[in-house]
Amino acid sequence: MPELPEVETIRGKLEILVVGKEIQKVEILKEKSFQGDVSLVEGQTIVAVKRRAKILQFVLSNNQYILVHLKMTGQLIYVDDEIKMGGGHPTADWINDLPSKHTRVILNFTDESRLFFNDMRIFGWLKVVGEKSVKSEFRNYGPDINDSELEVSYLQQKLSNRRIPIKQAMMMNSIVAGLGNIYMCDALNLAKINPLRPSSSLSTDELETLLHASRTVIDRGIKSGGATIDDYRDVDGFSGNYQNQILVYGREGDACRNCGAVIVKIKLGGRGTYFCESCQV
DNA sequence: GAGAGTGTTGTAAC
DNA sequence: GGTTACAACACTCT
Repeated sequence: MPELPEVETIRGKLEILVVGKEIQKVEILKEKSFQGDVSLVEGQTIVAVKRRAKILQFVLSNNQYILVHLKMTGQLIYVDDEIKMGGGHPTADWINDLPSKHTRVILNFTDESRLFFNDMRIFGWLKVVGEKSVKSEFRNYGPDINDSELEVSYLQQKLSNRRIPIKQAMMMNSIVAGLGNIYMCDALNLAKINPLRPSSSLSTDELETLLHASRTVIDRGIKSGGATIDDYRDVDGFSGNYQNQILVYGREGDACRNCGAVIVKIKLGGRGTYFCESCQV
């Protein structure tokens, strides 16, 4: 469930909570969820928390990285004594139930705080890699959608020979990284562009509009702390509230916020796709 | 109870 | 090379 805004929200919180902390022990409850050498991690201090696309990067004092992809159902939940005691936390009871049956990996810090990686569907992962492997991890990635250096001319060049629907093209990491299903549906509605339009059929103006709309919805998502649909949770168990301002995603049968027509749902490239047939042309 | 659906993405095949 | 279908998995909804 987490898309770029959710991952960025998590990154921001984690940066404050875990930078400077030493990882004492890594508990791996599910082998599949953790790749790489634990011994490269234990005893190391986290010096930074970065993000590229939807992947989090913990930079360690020995120049190794822990990469984290939450995929569909991953959560990173931070717990320390203050939180356990209630500490103004809204979901203290829930926090006390950790590790839950979906906890796959636990990072234990020397100050006794802990970071839980929960992942119901086990699609997500933690991966220990060196600096070179980080580069190769991203070798097939285009620029992040909110990268200010991304220009319309780039999109035009990448899309001019593509016939696949614009929605699918914009969701390909190799073209632009970070756009998932929810925000892509919303971006197309905001830009008033039909998701089925062949990529190559969009004019430069339309691409400009779409790029701007994509950044707008991503920004709104980040500002509101992400969208809480089903079980997305922030680092501290809080939820985001983008779902309250969502434009079309999940609103089949409801009125388009732009023109009032009924929002329809179709299946495109295997993904649920919501749009307004009236104003998205 | 069976079957479809879920916000991701890599891959294998056409 | 572009495009499509599906698998990885566990759970909820119809």
